[in-house]
Amino acid sequence: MATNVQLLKDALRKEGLLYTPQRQIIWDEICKTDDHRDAEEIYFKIKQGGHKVSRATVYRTIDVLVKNNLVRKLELGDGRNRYENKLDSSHHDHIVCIQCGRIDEFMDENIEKLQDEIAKKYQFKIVRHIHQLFGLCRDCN
Amino acid sequence: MATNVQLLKDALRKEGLLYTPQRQIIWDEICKTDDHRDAEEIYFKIKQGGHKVSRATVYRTIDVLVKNNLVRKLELGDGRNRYENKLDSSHHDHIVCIQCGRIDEFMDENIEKLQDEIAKKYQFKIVRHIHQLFGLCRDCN
DNA sequence: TCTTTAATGAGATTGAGTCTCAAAAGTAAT
DNA sequence: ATTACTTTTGAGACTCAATCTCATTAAAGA
Repeated sequence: MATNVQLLKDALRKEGLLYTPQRQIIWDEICKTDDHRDAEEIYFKIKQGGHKVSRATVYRTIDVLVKNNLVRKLELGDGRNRYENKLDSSHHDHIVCIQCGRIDEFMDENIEKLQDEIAKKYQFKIVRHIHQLFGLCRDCN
Repeated sequence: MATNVQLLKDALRKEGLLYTPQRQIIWDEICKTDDHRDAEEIYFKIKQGGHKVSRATVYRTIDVLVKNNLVRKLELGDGRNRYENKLDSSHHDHIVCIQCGRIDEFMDENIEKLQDEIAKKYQFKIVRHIHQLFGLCRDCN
């Protein structure tokens, strides 16, 4: 947890923002699990934990964390963004069960390379990508 | 255009729905361009064209068209869904400029194959996927 | 034509996310 | 420490895409 404090402090300093209890509480909550939770879930978990942090602060802080690469925003196209901490997970994409909501992670070096080639071909400078497979997991199929 | 009428009629019959003037107007509007437009844009274009179709009907009809594979829903993660007709376009994914909003289409057979392999590895039965590259296009870079 | 069923439209509602602004907390200089 | 200044926070208003409701209208079948 000590490093979590430092990572947050560094990010905030880089942004010219202050280190505050609320921001630490939010970052801690996000680090607690490796789930893919939306902002409301994170907000309510913090509330449940007995802390008083406003919804606005949760959203604002998550934006800072995303911007500084501590958190990854997941857009599954269902109208709400989900977030995962990037503490010890390397780059990966997601494979989602449309039945039970289960989210697995995958990574394929070859696909990454092919993406780079496409970017070159279209003369785009890629800054991020979304790659999600939707279907039925083994249990639901 | 004659085939557009038939395609719609077939889809509606398959769903047990009635063929109505409003549904034809909406489908026609979507077929007019190869753009990636959101529901509001489509709704207003129809209004501009002098037709009276309600917003609710536009949304409802688009859902039917998507479900029946006449229209593809594009989720770019910016809070509104976009739609493109699938009349004469084969499968493709999208490469999006985060500066000017330009959307190009790409398709890579190898990536598709690798996706299938991932699905097999994770024992998922894939029904759809999202693959989007975001970055700066040549003009914006 | 009459009856029944489905579709439409206007506007209310939802829900995630953003914005506002007064109050609170932090920072720096004296 | 006190003051002066800046940033953050929180409560709730607001936005905007999308959905829902339900009375009215249109279509299909007998």
